Amino acid sequence: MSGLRARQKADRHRRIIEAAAALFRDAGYEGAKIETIAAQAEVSVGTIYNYYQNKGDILGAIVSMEVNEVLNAGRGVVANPPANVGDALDTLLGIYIEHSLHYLSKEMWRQAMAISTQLPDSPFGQAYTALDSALTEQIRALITRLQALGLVRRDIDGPALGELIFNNMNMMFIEFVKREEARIAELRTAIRRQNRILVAAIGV
Amino acid sequence: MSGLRARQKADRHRRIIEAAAALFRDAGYEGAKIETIAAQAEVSVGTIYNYYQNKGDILGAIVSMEVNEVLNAGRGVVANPPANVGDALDTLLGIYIEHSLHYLSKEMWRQAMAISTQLPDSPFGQAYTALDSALTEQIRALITRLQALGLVRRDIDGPALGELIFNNMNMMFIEFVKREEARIAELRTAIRRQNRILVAAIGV
DNA sequence: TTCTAAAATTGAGTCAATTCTGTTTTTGTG
DNA sequence: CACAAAAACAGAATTGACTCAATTTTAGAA
Repeated sequence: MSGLRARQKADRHRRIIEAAAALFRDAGYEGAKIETIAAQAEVSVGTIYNYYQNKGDILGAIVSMEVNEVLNAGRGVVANPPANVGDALDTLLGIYIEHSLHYLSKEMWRQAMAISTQLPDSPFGQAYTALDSALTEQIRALITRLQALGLVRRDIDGPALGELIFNNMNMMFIEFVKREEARIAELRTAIRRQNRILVAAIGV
Repeated sequence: MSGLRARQKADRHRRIIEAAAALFRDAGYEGAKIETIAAQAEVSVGTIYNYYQNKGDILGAIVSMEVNEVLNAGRGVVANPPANVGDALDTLLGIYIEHSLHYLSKEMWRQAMAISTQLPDSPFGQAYTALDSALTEQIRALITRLQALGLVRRDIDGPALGELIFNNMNMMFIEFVKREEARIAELRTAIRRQNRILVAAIGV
């Protein structure tokens, strides 16, 4: 069943994503016209809508790649965390934050976040929620790991704590991408300061 | 200077907001056409754009009213908080959450949040950020109050804690409005569970 | 009251996302 | 190698937010 049709399909998907990614970077999300993406990818406008439900879903495909990379990078930290609760958290969240602007500009993040709240039931909306859940799970996994290592009290409510830490980081990140002049270093400092309160509370 | 012109202006503002609020409720934000809002308000499309920069700003005006009411209601709690850290927090956040769907449907919240991240520099984008800040400040004020009452340790980093609590609640609220079937009672329970960790850490 | 400049209103026109319908390409079968 | 059905494509048509040049209304001076 991997006939001509399937190959052409995969190829067109790739061409559309590549054209869109380039244009989003150059012209911004709003500035990138579907017509232009279509021309660049050498397909028609109608075809793009055959592959993606709407403009947001194209961006969504790009965002998903980015976040999956971050999740992968995070696995290493969970497997081998620094032997100190504060550093462990800082390292994991640091990976999320430092990677974040690798492929995606702040404007692209803003658009992606906006679409995911605007259309939570669209393919991308659901995917984005799933990605958030995966990040939350990874933070929870780190906490479980730290508990196993005897660095975090056993009687701490791990799931609730993981969600709390993720939610705070995520909200800080949203505010960060909303302000074009905001710097990553300051974002990390602010989150560290907030987490210090938690670290003090959960350490053995 | 409160001549005819000023009165007509105020009256048109009111008519536009009323027409929009009704339509947003009935047809949803996306479903409400500017043309229809204009007809209902008995002004032309152009006039609406003379009063508001874009469709989002009309929704913004409605959201601002709602949040300002919530801020007012919160003042009472800050002035006279329950004599127990957990209850004090729960009461204040409870007011925010319980009021939230008074005038605004979940869809309207989703749109408002989306617009505020999409266009952070538009009038509404800036207003929304200011409202978030005001809520954060109010939570911080509660913490300061509880510290003054000797219910919260003096050496706790109040500003960071207030932001942490607000960010977590806000993110939980965002997830809540994204799921049409989510219930307020469950949202509050989940937030209480998260805050329990903090309450344990900051109580005297 | 009459007139003029400033302020506000109007609605037809523009622009870009999305939809729709007819056409072309691919596939599998006889 | 035909051929019919299914899948995918193309691009013109639609839709709805937003703009703008022309017109109308108001304020205040003479």
